Amino acid sequence: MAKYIKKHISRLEALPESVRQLLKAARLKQGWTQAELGRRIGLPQMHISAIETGKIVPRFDTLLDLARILDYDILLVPKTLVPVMQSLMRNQDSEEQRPLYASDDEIE
Amino acid sequence: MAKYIKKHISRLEALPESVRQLLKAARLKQGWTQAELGRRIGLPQMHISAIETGKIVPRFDTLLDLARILDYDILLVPKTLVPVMQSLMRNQDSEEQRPLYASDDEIE
DNA sequence: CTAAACTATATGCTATAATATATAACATAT
DNA sequence: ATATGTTATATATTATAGCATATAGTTTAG
Repeated sequence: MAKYIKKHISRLEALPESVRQLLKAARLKQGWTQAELGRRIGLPQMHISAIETGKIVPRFDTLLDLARILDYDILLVPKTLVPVMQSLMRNQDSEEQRPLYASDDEIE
Repeated sequence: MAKYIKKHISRLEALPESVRQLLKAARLKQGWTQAELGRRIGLPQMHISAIETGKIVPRFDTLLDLARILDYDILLVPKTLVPVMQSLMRNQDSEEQRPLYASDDEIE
Protein backbone atom coordinates (compact mmCIF):
# COMPACT_ATOMS: atom_id res chain seq x y z
CA MET A 1 0.00 0.00 0.00
CA ALA A 2 1.39 3.35 -1.05
CA LYS A 3 2.33 5.71 1.75
CA TYR A 4 1.91 9.46 1.55
CA ILE A 5 5.12 11.32 0.91
CA LYS A 6 5.05 14.70 2.57
CA LYS A 7 5.97 14.48 6.21
CA HIS A 8 4.19 17.12 8.21
CA ILE A 9 5.03 19.86 5.77
CA SER A 10 1.89 21.95 5.71
CA ARG A 11 0.19 22.40 2.37
CA LEU A 12 -1.11 25.68 3.65
CA GLU A 13 -0.95 28.74 1.46
CA ALA A 14 -2.91 31.96 1.36
CA LEU A 15 -6.27 32.17 -0.35
CA PRO A 16 -5.86 32.94 -4.05
CA GLU A 17 -5.51 36.67 -4.57
CA SER A 18 -8.49 36.69 -6.94
CA VAL A 19 -10.74 35.17 -4.30
CA ARG A 20 -9.70 37.71 -1.70
CA GLN A 21 -10.15 40.59 -4.11
CA LEU A 22 -13.57 39.33 -5.04
CA LEU A 23 -14.69 38.95 -1.43
CA LYS A 24 -13.57 42.46 -0.59
CA ALA A 25 -15.12 43.96 -3.69
CA ALA A 26 -18.40 42.17 -3.00
CA ARG A 27 -18.40 43.41 0.58
CA LEU A 28 -17.81 46.99 -0.51
CA LYS A 29 -20.49 46.65 -3.18
CA GLN A 30 -22.94 45.88 -0.38
CA GLY A 31 -21.62 48.90 1.48
CA TRP A 32 -20.62 46.82 4.47
CA THR A 33 -17.70 47.29 6.81
CA GLN A 34 -15.69 44.24 7.89
CA ALA A 35 -17.49 44.42 11.23
CA GLU A 36 -20.91 44.56 9.55
CA LEU A 37 -20.10 41.60 7.31
CA GLY A 38 -18.72 39.67 10.25
CA ARG A 39 -21.79 40.37 12.31
CA ARG A 40 -23.99 38.84 9.62
CA ILE A 41 -22.22 35.50 9.59
CA GLY A 42 -20.89 35.43 13.14
CA LEU A 43 -17.26 36.27 12.59
CA PRO A 44 -15.27 38.99 14.38
CA GLN A 45 -13.96 41.92 12.32
CA MET A 46 -10.43 40.74 12.96
CA HIS A 47 -11.20 37.48 11.23
CA ILE A 48 -12.63 39.13 8.13
CA SER A 49 -9.50 41.24 7.95
CA ALA A 50 -7.29 38.16 8.26
CA ILE A 51 -9.15 36.46 5.43
CA GLU A 52 -9.12 39.50 3.13
CA THR A 53 -5.41 40.10 3.71
CA GLY A 54 -4.48 36.46 3.22
CA LYS A 55 -3.32 35.84 6.77
CA ILE A 56 -5.41 32.69 7.03
CA VAL A 57 -7.08 30.13 4.78
CA PRO A 58 -10.67 29.69 5.95
CA ARG A 59 -12.44 26.38 6.18
CA PHE A 60 -14.72 25.58 3.28
CA ASP A 61 -17.88 26.22 5.28
CA THR A 62 -16.60 29.65 6.32
CA LEU A 63 -15.89 30.63 2.74
CA LEU A 64 -19.31 29.33 1.75
CA ASP A 65 -20.99 31.46 4.43
CA LEU A 66 -19.07 34.48 3.21
CA ALA A 67 -19.84 33.87 -0.45
CA ARG A 68 -23.55 33.38 0.12
CA ILE A 69 -24.09 36.44 2.27
CA LEU A 70 -22.34 38.38 -0.49
CA ASP A 71 -24.66 37.02 -3.19
CA TYR A 72 -22.26 34.48 -4.54
CA ASP A 73 -22.14 30.71 -4.45
CA ILE A 74 -19.38 28.17 -4.70
CA LEU A 75 -19.54 25.55 -7.42
CA LEU A 76 -17.49 22.44 -8.00
CA VAL A 77 -17.25 22.22 -11.77
CA PRO A 78 -15.49 19.91 -14.22
CA LYS A 79 -12.36 21.52 -15.60
CA THR A 80 -13.67 21.19 -19.13
CA LEU A 81 -16.49 23.60 -18.32
CA VAL A 82 -14.35 26.23 -16.61
CA PRO A 83 -13.61 28.27 -19.76
CA VAL A 84 -17.30 28.48 -20.66
CA MET A 85 -18.22 29.55 -17.16
CA GLN A 86 -15.50 32.16 -17.13
CA SER A 87 -16.79 33.72 -20.31
CA LEU A 88 -20.29 33.70 -18.87
CA MET A 89 -19.00 35.62 -15.89
CA ARG A 90 -17.09 38.05 -18.05
CA ASN A 91 -20.21 38.76 -20.07
CA GLN A 92 -22.34 39.51 -17.05
CA ASP A 93 -19.36 41.61 -16.08
CA SER A 94 -19.89 43.93 -19.04
CA GLU A 95 -23.51 44.62 -18.16
CA GLU A 96 -22.81 44.96 -14.48
CA GLN A 97 -19.39 45.54 -12.97
CA ARG A 98 -16.87 43.14 -11.40
CA PRO A 99 -14.29 40.61 -12.62
CA LEU A 100 -16.58 38.07 -11.07
CA TYR A 101 -14.78 34.83 -11.36
CA ALA A 102 -12.22 33.50 -9.03
CA SER A 103 -10.08 30.57 -8.14
CA ASP A 104 -8.13 30.90 -11.35
CA ASP A 105 -4.66 31.64 -10.11
CA GLU A 106 -2.77 28.95 -8.31
CA ILE A 107 -2.86 28.48 -4.59
CA GLU A 108 0.55 26.89 -4.37
CA MET B 1 -19.60 49.64 16.26
CA ALA B 2 -21.68 46.51 15.91
CA LYS B 3 -20.52 43.44 17.77
CA TYR B 4 -20.85 39.90 16.48
CA ILE B 5 -23.65 37.96 18.04
CA LYS B 6 -22.76 34.30 18.25
CA LYS B 7 -20.57 33.58 21.21
CA HIS B 8 -18.20 30.73 20.48
CA ILE B 9 -20.91 28.57 18.98
CA SER B 10 -19.17 26.84 16.14
CA ARG B 11 -20.63 27.31 12.68
CA LEU B 12 -19.19 23.94 11.75
CA GLU B 13 -21.27 21.36 9.93
CA ALA B 14 -20.42 18.52 7.61
CA LEU B 15 -19.56 19.12 3.99
CA PRO B 16 -22.70 19.16 1.82
CA GLU B 17 -23.70 15.63 0.90
CA SER B 18 -23.55 16.50 -2.80
CA VAL B 19 -19.94 17.64 -2.53
CA ARG B 20 -18.92 14.48 -0.74
CA GLN B 21 -20.74 12.27 -3.24
CA LEU B 22 -19.08 14.10 -6.08
CA LEU B 23 -15.60 13.77 -4.63
CA LYS B 24 -16.03 10.07 -4.09
CA ALA B 25 -17.51 9.49 -7.54
CA ALA B 26 -14.70 11.46 -9.15
CA ARG B 27 -12.12 9.43 -7.24
CA LEU B 28 -13.67 6.15 -8.30
CA LYS B 29 -13.92 7.39 -11.88
CA GLN B 30 -10.15 7.78 -11.82
CA GLY B 31 -9.91 4.30 -10.38
CA TRP B 32 -8.07 5.51 -7.31
CA THR B 33 -8.26 4.18 -3.77
CA GLN B 34 -8.42 6.66 -0.89
CA ALA B 35 -4.75 5.93 -0.24
CA GLU B 36 -3.82 6.57 -3.87
CA LEU B 37 -5.73 9.86 -3.95
CA GLY B 38 -4.20 10.90 -0.65
CA ARG B 39 -0.73 10.11 -1.88
CA ARG B 40 -1.19 12.43 -4.82
CA ILE B 41 -2.01 15.49 -2.73
CA GLY B 42 -0.19 14.59 0.47
CA LEU B 43 -3.06 13.48 2.68
CA PRO B 44 -3.25 10.22 4.65
CA GLN B 45 -5.96 7.72 3.69
CA MET B 46 -7.66 8.29 7.01
CA HIS B 47 -8.13 11.93 6.14
CA ILE B 48 -9.70 11.21 2.77
CA SER B 49 -12.08 8.85 4.52
CA ALA B 50 -12.98 11.50 7.11
CA ILE B 51 -13.74 14.01 4.37
CA GLU B 52 -15.80 11.59 2.27
CA THR B 53 -17.82 10.42 5.26
CA GLY B 54 -18.44 13.95 6.52
CA LYS B 55 -16.43 13.62 9.73
CA ILE B 56 -14.58 16.85 9.05
CA VAL B 57 -14.96 20.03 7.00
CA PRO B 58 -11.68 20.61 5.17
CA ARG B 59 -10.01 23.95 4.71
CA PHE B 60 -10.64 25.63 1.39
CA ASP B 61 -7.16 24.90 0.10
CA THR B 62 -7.55 21.22 0.92
CA LEU B 63 -10.82 21.01 -0.98
CA LEU B 64 -9.23 22.88 -3.87
CA ASP B 65 -6.33 20.41 -3.99
CA LEU B 66 -8.81 17.54 -3.99
CA ALA B 67 -11.01 19.07 -6.68
CA ARG B 68 -8.13 19.83 -9.01
CA ILE B 69 -6.45 16.45 -8.82
CA LEU B 70 -9.88 15.00 -9.65
CA ASP B 71 -10.27 17.21 -12.74
CA TYR B 72 -12.60 19.70 -11.16
CA ASP B 73 -12.21 23.30 -10.16
CA ILE B 74 -13.92 25.52 -7.63
CA LEU B 75 -15.60 28.69 -8.81
CA LEU B 76 -17.02 31.60 -6.92
CA VAL B 77 -19.98 32.67 -9.00
CA PRO B 78 -22.70 35.31 -8.64
CA LYS B 79 -25.96 33.75 -7.49
CA THR B 80 -27.72 35.04 -10.59
CA LEU B 81 -25.54 32.82 -12.76
CA VAL B 82 -25.94 29.66 -10.72
CA PRO B 83 -29.01 28.33 -12.58
CA VAL B 84 -27.31 28.74 -15.96
CA MET B 85 -24.20 26.99 -14.74
CA GLN B 86 -26.23 24.18 -13.29
CA SER B 87 -27.96 23.54 -16.59
CA LEU B 88 -24.59 23.60 -18.33
CA MET B 89 -23.40 20.91 -15.96
CA ARG B 90 -26.53 18.86 -16.43
CA ASN B 91 -26.10 18.99 -20.20
CA GLN B 92 -22.53 17.79 -20.11
CA ASP B 93 -23.96 15.22 -17.75
CA SER B 94 -26.10 13.72 -20.50
CA GLU B 95 -23.16 13.19 -22.81
CA GLU B 96 -20.93 11.98 -20.04
CA GLN B 97 -22.13 10.76 -16.68
CA ARG B 98 -22.30 12.47 -13.27
CA PRO B 99 -24.61 14.99 -11.54
CA LEU B 100 -21.64 17.26 -11.67
CA TYR B 101 -22.55 20.28 -9.76
CA ALA B 102 -22.32 20.67 -6.07
CA SER B 103 -22.79 23.05 -3.22
CA ASP B 104 -26.51 23.14 -3.86
CA ASP B 105 -27.88 21.74 -0.65
CA GLU B 106 -27.44 23.76 2.48
CA ILE B 107 -24.52 23.38 4.78
CA GLU B 108 -26.37 24.43 7.87
C1' DC C 1 -6.28 69.41 11.85
C1' DT C 2 -9.00 66.71 14.67
C1' DA C 3 -12.41 63.29 15.51
C1' DA C 4 -14.69 59.36 14.10
C1' DA C 5 -14.94 55.30 11.54
C1' DC C 6 -12.70 51.61 9.70
C1' DT C 7 -8.90 48.20 9.02
C1' DA C 8 -4.75 45.70 10.39
C1' DT C 9 -2.07 43.74 13.93
C1' DA C 10 -1.17 41.64 18.66
C1' DT C 11 -2.02 38.31 22.38
C1' DG C 12 -4.13 34.49 24.60
C1' DC C 13 -7.34 30.89 24.40
C1' DT C 14 -10.41 27.07 22.30
C1' DA C 15 -11.91 24.09 18.67
C1' DT C 16 -10.68 21.38 15.12
C1' DA C 17 -8.16 20.31 10.64
C1' DA C 18 -4.24 17.83 9.61
C1' DT C 19 -0.41 14.47 10.65
C1' DA C 20 0.96 9.84 12.07
C1' DT C 21 0.15 5.20 13.18
C1' DA C 22 -2.55 1.25 14.14
C1' DT C 23 -6.34 -1.67 13.67
C1' DA C 24 -11.15 -3.00 13.06
C1' DA C 25 -14.65 -3.60 9.63
C1' DC C 26 -15.87 -4.59 5.12
C1' DA C 27 -15.50 -6.20 0.45
C1' DT C 28 -13.49 -9.16 -3.23
C1' DA C 29 -11.23 -12.72 -5.25
C1' DT C 30 -9.08 -17.36 -5.16
C1' DA D 1 -12.95 -19.84 4.36
C1' DT D 2 -9.01 -17.23 4.09
C1' DA D 3 -5.99 -14.06 2.19
C1' DT D 4 -5.82 -9.49 0.09
C1' DG D 5 -7.21 -5.00 -0.72
C1' DT D 6 -9.89 -1.21 0.72
C1' DT D 7 -12.39 1.81 3.90
C1' DA D 8 -13.75 3.36 8.55
C1' DT D 9 -12.60 4.10 13.24
C1' DA D 10 -9.38 4.97 17.34
C1' DT D 11 -5.82 7.48 19.74
C1' DA D 12 -2.33 10.85 20.23
C1' DT D 13 0.10 14.96 18.68
C1' DT D 14 0.77 19.28 16.05
C1' DA D 15 -0.72 23.17 13.36
C1' DT D 16 -3.91 26.48 12.66
C1' DA D 17 -8.78 28.33 12.07
C1' DG D 18 -11.68 30.67 14.86
C1' DC D 19 -13.08 33.34 19.29
C1' DA D 20 -12.52 37.34 22.32
C1' DT D 21 -10.51 41.60 23.36
C1' DA D 22 -7.52 45.43 22.84
C1' DT D 23 -5.07 48.71 20.30
C1' DA D 24 -2.25 50.71 16.67
C1' DG D 25 -2.56 52.36 12.07
C1' DT D 26 -5.23 54.18 8.28
C1' DT D 27 -8.86 56.50 6.00
C1' DT D 28 -12.66 59.69 5.82
C1' DA D 29 -15.66 63.46 7.30
C1' DG D 30 -16.29 67.73 9.80
